[in-house]
Amino acid sequence: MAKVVKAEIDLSTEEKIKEAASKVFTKKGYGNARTRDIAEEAGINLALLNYYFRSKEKLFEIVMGERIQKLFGILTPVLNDKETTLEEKFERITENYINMLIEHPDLPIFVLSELRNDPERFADRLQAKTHLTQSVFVNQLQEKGTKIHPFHFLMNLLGMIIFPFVGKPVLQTVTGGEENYLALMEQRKKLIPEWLNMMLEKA
Amino acid sequence: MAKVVKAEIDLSTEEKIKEAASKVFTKKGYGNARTRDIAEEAGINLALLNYYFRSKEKLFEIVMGERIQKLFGILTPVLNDKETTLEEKFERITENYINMLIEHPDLPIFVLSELRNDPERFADRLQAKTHLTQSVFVNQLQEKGTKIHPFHFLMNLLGMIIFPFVGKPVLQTVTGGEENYLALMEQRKKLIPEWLNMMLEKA
DNA sequence: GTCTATAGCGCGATAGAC
DNA sequence: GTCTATCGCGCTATAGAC
Repeated sequence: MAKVVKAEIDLSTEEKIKEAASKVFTKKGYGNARTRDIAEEAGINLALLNYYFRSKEKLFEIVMGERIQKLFGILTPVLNDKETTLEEKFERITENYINMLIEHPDLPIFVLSELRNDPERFADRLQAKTHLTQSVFVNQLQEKGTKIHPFHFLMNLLGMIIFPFVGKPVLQTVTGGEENYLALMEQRKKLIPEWLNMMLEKA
Repeated sequence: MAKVVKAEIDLSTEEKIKEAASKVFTKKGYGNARTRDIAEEAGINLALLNYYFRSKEKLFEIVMGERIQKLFGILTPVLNDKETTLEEKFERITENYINMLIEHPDLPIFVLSELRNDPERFADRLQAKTHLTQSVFVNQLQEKGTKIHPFHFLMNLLGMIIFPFVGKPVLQTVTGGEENYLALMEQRKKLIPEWLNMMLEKA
């Protein structure tokens, strides 16, 4: 009777480790991150880390999966919304992404650099090809009759949104501090959709 | 007499190590790279690496400096050329960068991720702030009387050029292989300057 | 200058007490 | 489930022969 109640509100330890791992991996990358750092950050012992997750590698894969989901998960539902126009899609993606990236500024560089280290491993998890090539977004572009490949718009959209965060260490110095940098990012929420619409018209 | 001839055409060893290091560091990042890998790649012994460069750290800093130079060195001379118009600057930067990145596709992700790990260290080496804020390019933009901050154009320019290479692992899968991917990059050499000119006109 | 051999240490992982 | 203590590997760095 008594033993039935178990792992009910067990929001601790396992979740604490995952959060700590996420933090340390993001900051240092897989190679430079030490399991000892993660354990300390989580406020638990090193041995416990191997008790919950079998190894550093295993822990990393789990955390990594969630990060990838966060970075690309914003995209697909918006791209496949049949109710919105292209213009609205531009606005929503820009808004959502910039807000998310202001909160997690070094998410892209982490995901993209780890992705490069082992592209195969995450290929199926992304399923990017199907999500994009068969998306409502791509169809809507093709209906416009543009000669320019739909992916160019996607690259421009993501490039203009994400690159300023990837290059944050440099840009922040150039712009003169975090405050000015963030002000520019806020401006881009309105500017990027405008630029994309211009590209669309001329195409 | 015989011993005088020495280290004349000694383009070997030291240079071989640097090239090997560059390759291995780029592929694996600092933390995951092993000095043994570098030694093997250079076709020399492990001890020799510490003979020429004092340590892994020291070797990394030297290689890193050259990489940063490669990535940002393209920009400054073009941005400060008084003889060319804005339109010509767009064209030259796009052309030069895309050509260079086709040869060294994972240079940006390497530089940017290592830069993030230790931004202070490379701050003075870049001198990005002076190079950019006082550039001919920025002046030319301000003369146009645009209300949009000059850095937005710079971010768009670099974002549209560099991002597709940062995201290469994903994009290559999506586009269906290296060949298609490269074809898109070739197209962008002409498209990106056109888009930037549009932004300029409307601003 | 270039090698072999090894010192010295930090890491991930585990055994075993509680 | 959580801890302490420790193993054993693989790394950087160096000593010393040639």
